[in-house]
Amino acid sequence: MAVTLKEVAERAGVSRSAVSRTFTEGASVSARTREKVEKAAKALGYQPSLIARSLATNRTKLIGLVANNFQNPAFLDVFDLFTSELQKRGLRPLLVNLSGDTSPKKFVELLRQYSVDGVIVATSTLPTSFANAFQTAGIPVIHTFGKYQANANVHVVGINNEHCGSMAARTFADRGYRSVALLGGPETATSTKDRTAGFLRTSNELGLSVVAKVFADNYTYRAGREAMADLMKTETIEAVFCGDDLICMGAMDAAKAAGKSIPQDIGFLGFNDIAMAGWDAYSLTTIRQPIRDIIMSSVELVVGMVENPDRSPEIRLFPCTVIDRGSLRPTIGPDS
Amino acid sequence: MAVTLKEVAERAGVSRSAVSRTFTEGASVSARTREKVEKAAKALGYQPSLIARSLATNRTKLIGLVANNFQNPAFLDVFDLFTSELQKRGLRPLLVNLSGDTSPKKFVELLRQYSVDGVIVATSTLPTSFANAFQTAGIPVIHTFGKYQANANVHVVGINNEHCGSMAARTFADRGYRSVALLGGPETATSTKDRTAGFLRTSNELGLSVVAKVFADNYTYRAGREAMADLMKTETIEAVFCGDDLICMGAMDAAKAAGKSIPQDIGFLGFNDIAMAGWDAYSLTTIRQPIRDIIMSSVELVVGMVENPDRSPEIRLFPCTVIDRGSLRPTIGPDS
DNA sequence: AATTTCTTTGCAACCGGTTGCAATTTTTTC
DNA sequence: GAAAAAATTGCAACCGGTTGCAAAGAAATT
Repeated sequence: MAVTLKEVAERAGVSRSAVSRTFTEGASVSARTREKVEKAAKALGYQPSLIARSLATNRTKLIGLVANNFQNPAFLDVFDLFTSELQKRGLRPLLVNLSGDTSPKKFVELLRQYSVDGVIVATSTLPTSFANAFQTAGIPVIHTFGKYQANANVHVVGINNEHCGSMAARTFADRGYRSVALLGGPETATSTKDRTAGFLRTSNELGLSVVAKVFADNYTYRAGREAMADLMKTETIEAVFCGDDLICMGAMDAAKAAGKSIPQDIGFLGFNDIAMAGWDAYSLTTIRQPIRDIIMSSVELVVGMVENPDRSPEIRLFPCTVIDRGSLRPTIGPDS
Repeated sequence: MAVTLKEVAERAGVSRSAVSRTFTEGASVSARTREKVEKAAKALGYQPSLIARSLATNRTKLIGLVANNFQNPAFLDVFDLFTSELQKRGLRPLLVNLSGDTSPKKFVELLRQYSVDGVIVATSTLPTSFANAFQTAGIPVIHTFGKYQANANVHVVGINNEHCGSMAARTFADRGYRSVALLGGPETATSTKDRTAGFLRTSNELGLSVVAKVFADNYTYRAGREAMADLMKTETIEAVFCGDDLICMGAMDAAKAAGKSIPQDIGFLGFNDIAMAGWDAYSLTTIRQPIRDIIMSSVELVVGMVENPDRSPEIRLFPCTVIDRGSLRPTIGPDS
């Protein structure tokens, strides 16, 4: 069906090697030969088969992209950036949907079968051991949104969650909140644990009291709503730090439904800065995770890994920033 | 590096064919041989290379998934369903991000190089000719969310947009609206054109007057907001039919910002039924597109195409339904 | 013009599987 | 227990490229 090297070679009156070389970067071919080959290739509509090339070169230019959160709008950005960034470099993403699975075994096998050149594990809810399994299997891997660990043996690109939790507490303190609550994401997620730790530590340091602590069991509006219902049993909460914008919006709606106004009666601080956070209906003050930087850096790193697999593991953390909108009361000036 | 067939064969004391056959569905191997091979394979950690297999069988089990709308939450469902549905069948999605490009040439070449078994073009904004280009190149293709055409030569799975537009007009009429407006998606999209046609035709038939007609230039909240500002110059609008929920939410916020209340002062009817439509802040009455059915059917069809490429082009249209929430006033009873 | 050096070219082996075919082994039949 | 039928096995060619190597050709040097 498809046109092959051999046919092009015959038509151009050269050897198969010559054809191969005209299509390989930096190979040695004379201008005359190249011209003949290109003409023949064009005439025949020849496209080199990447499959065959992969077999010979042991490189597929396929990068696995494994994710387990296909319902959060934050992942729209992730997919968009990943695909276009890989595309720019002539690579292709092979999408893997974990959908609930937490054991890497099956997926390591799968990606090995496809001989992907590298894998990006984009999730904040899985332990480091997950990404590690790819490493062990000899597949270059980056754990994007992963946990920062001093003794890491896997590349990690993301943020310092502990620090972000701390930042949330400081933000509350700056605005004069004293009695605050935490509405975290799934409790087992490393990101949740770290943020919680940072939040509690700094709250303590700054004299805030964390009067309630609840965890949503997934990153959804509904989970946020339900968790907030729980939280409202505690009367004294002045502000809530949420583990995710989606959860936060659910929580805000629960508060509104209970007759509270935001930020007068209760303040909310989100996490991620998804597009909806900027919508009038929520106008959510939130901690922005620099997804673009994280993705670009991850892609760059995975490409680097493919070229030099023995590169020693790097941790790349990007700073988060508070995006001020309307769900928290304003900062207290120095003279008030 | 990786373990190969040959090594397994040697360890098991059989021929390479025998090993190959133990790993091929329905091939003829005795229980004794199979056992020996499996033991050797396990010991060595053997994984057959799909690349090599692809070269020999001319099947890659790769399905291209091309999309150009990575910012709409509706696509979260699309990606989720596509990936998990393919996964179930032992296939893999190769994601392609059109990001603005509208010429198929580059992408046909790309997907041919990867020898994908089939392609799903998931977009409502590109002409039929786009999907057609794959067909012409000999790649089985499904145009998901594509335009229904009587003389189609490409499989199409989606909805009847003309009919949906009509449904919108009928919905307005049922609730006693008389003076209505259209806030469409991108004007060049076939889906927009068809819905507009249906909406205008039925409005006319039912005696509604369409007092304004505007098109957002992309499927975003912002575009909806801006378009609504335009629309509000027309004083007499009682209800707006939007080409997309995201656009609709932007429009609703523009209306609210202008002091209108929904649905008392103005009604809104969305399209798609994304998750946010159900959120309290919007409580959007919208026309639901059965994305799950559409995706499942597309996958099933593309698999069918791979097995029998000469299958004649099918059109599969699924019905849309109005999801009643709070952005339109209630239906007028027969006796009021 | 002869020698040396640098490029270009084709040959042939290889990447890791599959598969038609003929030979061999096993099972069934009488 | 022999003949016929069915199942299993290995050989070898093939899928469509790449690449090390040696031979051939072109360019540079003396």
